[in-house]
Amino acid sequence: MKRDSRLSSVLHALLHMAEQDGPVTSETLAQCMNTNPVVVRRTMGLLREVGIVNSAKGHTGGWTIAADLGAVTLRQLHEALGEPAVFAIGNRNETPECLVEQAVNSVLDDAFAEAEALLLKRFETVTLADLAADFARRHAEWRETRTIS
Amino acid sequence: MKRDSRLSSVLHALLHMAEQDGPVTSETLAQCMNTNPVVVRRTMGLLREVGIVNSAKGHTGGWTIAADLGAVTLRQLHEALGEPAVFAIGNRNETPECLVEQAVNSVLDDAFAEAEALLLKRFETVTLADLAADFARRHAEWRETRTIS
DNA sequence: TTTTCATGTAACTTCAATTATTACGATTCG
DNA sequence: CGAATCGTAATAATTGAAGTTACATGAAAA
Repeated sequence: MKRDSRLSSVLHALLHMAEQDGPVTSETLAQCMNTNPVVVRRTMGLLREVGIVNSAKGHTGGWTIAADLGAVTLRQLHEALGEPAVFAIGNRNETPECLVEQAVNSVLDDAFAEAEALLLKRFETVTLADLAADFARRHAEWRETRTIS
Repeated sequence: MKRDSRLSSVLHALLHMAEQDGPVTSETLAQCMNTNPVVVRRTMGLLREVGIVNSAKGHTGGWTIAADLGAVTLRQLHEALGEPAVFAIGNRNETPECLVEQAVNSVLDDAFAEAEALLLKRFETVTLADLAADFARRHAEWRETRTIS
């Protein structure tokens, strides 16, 4: 199974946008993420639908952040992307007749639901502002290393 | 992404085997799981490597459980299957140069690691015996419903 | 107003991973 | 011996994300 990396992608894109004054084009974002402008538009379009970003056409067009960085959580982004399946492991048959399989599904579903709940709860506590701060810290550290050597 | 359903499969198979006296053939297990005997052999072979099941060739051959039901946890089965990736969501690039992406990966990795730890911990607490008991309860309930109606 | 740059989107292809299938060899019991 | 069964390699089908192509639409600049 190929893993869904859109959450990782949009976070990368949003933080780069946060560092820019004006709008950023799909082309620029695509280059910075080693991907394709159309993929960028498709994914960012989902964020636009919930008001996290804006897009403008034509000259001086591109993508801009439309919300407060501190108000956007990873959970919201996950939801904006359509709440894709979190797990790569699952039941063979979701609605089995077989009582044995029902028992198996029930136990596995419970365990997965619990883990997913924890993940989403964690996602709720992290905002874009937190990530931007984390990046700033890493950037400062990196500059220090450069100065020393 | 296609989800890995082998854990669900082997649990189904093991519980059916637990209900049988003699060995069960790959053909029988395959029918009961709507799959192919070769897939059964491939998957059950991984469990044999860690001593959870035995296999015998020739007439009267097939698969038997080699361990105490109460001593086999979901976690052991997960490990026997090679600890497949738990999540269908992941980072675009695991070892990025970009500091922005490093910050993003770090946060996501932490969240996923925490959720995976919870899942595996939960897997440790469930044994085949627990599942067999759960099935027995469902079976009794089902019989009761039949009697009433 | 015409040109150029950008998004919007449909349609299609590629890619990666699981699962299924085919084929044949090896072993064991009747 | 011969039928039943596992063992396994090689290959195909399937599935869903990601990438690509193509063209329409809209906005700013020249």
